[in-house]
Amino acid sequence: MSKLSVDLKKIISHSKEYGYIFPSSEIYDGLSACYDYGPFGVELKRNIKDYWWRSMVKSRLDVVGLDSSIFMHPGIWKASGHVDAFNDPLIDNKDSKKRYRADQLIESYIEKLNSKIEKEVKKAHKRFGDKFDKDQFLQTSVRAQDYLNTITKTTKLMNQYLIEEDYGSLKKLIEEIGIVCPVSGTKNWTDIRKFNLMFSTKIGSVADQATDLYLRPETAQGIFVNFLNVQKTARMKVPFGIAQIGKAFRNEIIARQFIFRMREFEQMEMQFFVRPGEEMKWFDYWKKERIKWHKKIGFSENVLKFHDHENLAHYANAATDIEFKYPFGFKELEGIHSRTDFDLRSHEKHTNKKLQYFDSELGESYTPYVIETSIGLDRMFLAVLCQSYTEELVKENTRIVLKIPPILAPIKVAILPLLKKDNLPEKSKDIYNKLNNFFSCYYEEKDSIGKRYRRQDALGTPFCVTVDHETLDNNSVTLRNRDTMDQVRISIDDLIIQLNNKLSF
RNA sequence: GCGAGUGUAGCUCAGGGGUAGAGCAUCACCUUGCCAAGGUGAGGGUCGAGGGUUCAAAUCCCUUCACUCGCUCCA
Repeated sequence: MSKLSVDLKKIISHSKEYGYIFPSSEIYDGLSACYDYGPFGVELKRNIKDYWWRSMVKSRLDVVGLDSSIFMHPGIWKASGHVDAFNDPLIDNKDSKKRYRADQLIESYIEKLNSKIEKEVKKAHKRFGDKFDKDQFLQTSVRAQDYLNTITKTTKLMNQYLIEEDYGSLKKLIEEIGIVCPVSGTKNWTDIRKFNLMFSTKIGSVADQATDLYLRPETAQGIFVNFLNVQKTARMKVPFGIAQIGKAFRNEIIARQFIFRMREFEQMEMQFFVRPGEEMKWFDYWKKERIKWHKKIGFSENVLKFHDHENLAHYANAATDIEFKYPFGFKELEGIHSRTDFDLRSHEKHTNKKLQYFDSELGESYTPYVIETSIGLDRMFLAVLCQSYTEELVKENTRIVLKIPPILAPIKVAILPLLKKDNLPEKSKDIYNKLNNFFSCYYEEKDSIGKRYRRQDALGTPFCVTVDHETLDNNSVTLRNRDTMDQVRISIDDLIIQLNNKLSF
C-alpha cells in the first residue's frame, strides 16, 4: 500500500475516533460508500455550508437561494438528458479485467470495417486510375459488399437489442462477430449488465398505480425548472444567480475513497443566468471568484489547480474543474461549467412553456445562458480534513492536530479548569455559560491539563481558555492557541471581543 | 462485475487445535499547579455469519456476508 493511502487511512480512523465520520450502518457490517456525520462532523459540515452560503448568497445582491425538492417530475430527467445519456450496457473482459460499454465495442468494430472498405476503395482507385467510380466499385466488389452487409446487419441488430434491452442477444452478437478485448485479445466476456446512474423509486401508496420516479442526481434541475418563479418573485434582473444546497444521489459504478465519492452526497450549486454571448466573460468571472473563496479559508496555491475539460458534456460549451490535492492525488472538488441555454431550452421543448426573460435594456426576450458553479460539500469537508490533519513532534511525542480554519471549526473554545478542585470548575462553568452564547464551547475537567489540550488539538478546537487560581484573584484567564501552543493572559471581560476578532468571517 | 486483501475489546493489533490476550481508550477512587501516557480497581468479546472435521475449533476445511484496494464511469 502506498504512503498516500496510509495518510487517508489515518484520516479515516481519526475521523471516526473523534466523532466526525462513522461508516453507515456499522453494526450491520456497514453499507458500502455510505457514511454518517458524527457530532463534530455535522458541525464542521454546517460551518462549511454557512461559509459558502454567506459568500454566495448573503453577501451578494445578485444571487438568491432556493431549496427545491429531491423528488421531481420524471419528465425533468428526460429533458435534462439524464435518462438517455446514463443508461449504459456494460461488459467485462475476464482476462484483462477491463470494462467496456457494449455498444461502444460494437461501434468500434463497425468503425474498423469502415476503414477496411476505405482501404479497398483506395486500392481500387490506384488500379483503375481516373475512370474509377466509387459507387460502382462498392456495388460490384464482393469484399466491399460483404463488409457493407455486415455493417448494416450488425448496426440494425445492435440498435434493436439496445432498444429492447435484450442483453443476452447483444452478448451473442459480440461473440458471433468475434470482437476481442483490445487489451487481452481474448473473447472471454462476462454477461452484459445494465447500469443506470439514477436511483429509481415509486411514489403513491398503491403499488400498481404508483408513478416511477428518480432521486435527483444533481440539484441544478430544481433551479432550472424554478427559473421564472424565482426571477419574478425575487424580481431579479439578468445577470443573476440562484443558489441551492442539497442532497443528490448517483448510483456510481464504483464508489470509493472514503467520502470522496458517495452514492448519497451533498452539493452546493449556483446557476448564474446571463445574456447570450456574455457567457465567457462570466465564466471567467466565476472562475476567479471561486478560487478566491478557496484561498480565503487557507487552501494554498499548491493544493489547488484548474483542470480544463477537453471533452465537454452534452450541455456545455466550456468547463473547468477546481482540483484539490487529496492524499490520492489531484481530484475534482468543484466544477465550473458554461451550460449554454441547453437546460432551459430543453425544458421549454418538453413542457411547451416559455422560459424566457425580457431584457428591458435590450428591449428583447431571450433564453438566458447559464454559468454553473457546483462544489461537492462532502469533498470540501474531506479537503478541509486532509489540509488540517497534521502530526508534529513535540518533545519526542507525536502531537496530532486538526488545524481546521477557526471559522469552520466545530468547537471554537474549550473552557478548562486547571484543576478539578478549589472552586475552579465552578468558575469555569460560569465562563462557559457566558461564552457559549456567542461561540460553540466545550467544557472539560477530566485528566491532566496537558492531556486535555491534546484532546482539543486532535478535535480541532482553535482556542482553549484555562481557569487557574489567578483567575479567582483578578478575573484573568489564559488563552491558548491551538496551532502555536502559545498562551496569553487576558481578562475575562476581553475574551468575547478577542475571540470575536479571531472567529469572524 | 472481476481480481487481490482484511474481518479477534471503542481504537491499533498479537495469538494459528486445549480456560480469550496486549497497548491505548472508557468508568470509579486516589494522585496531579500549564502541554499525552502516576497509582489502585472495574466494565467491556458467543474471535463477521453458517456448516463440516475433531474428545476439543478464534485456530483446519467448505460456504456465505461485509469492508478495503485496483480496473471501467463520473454532468
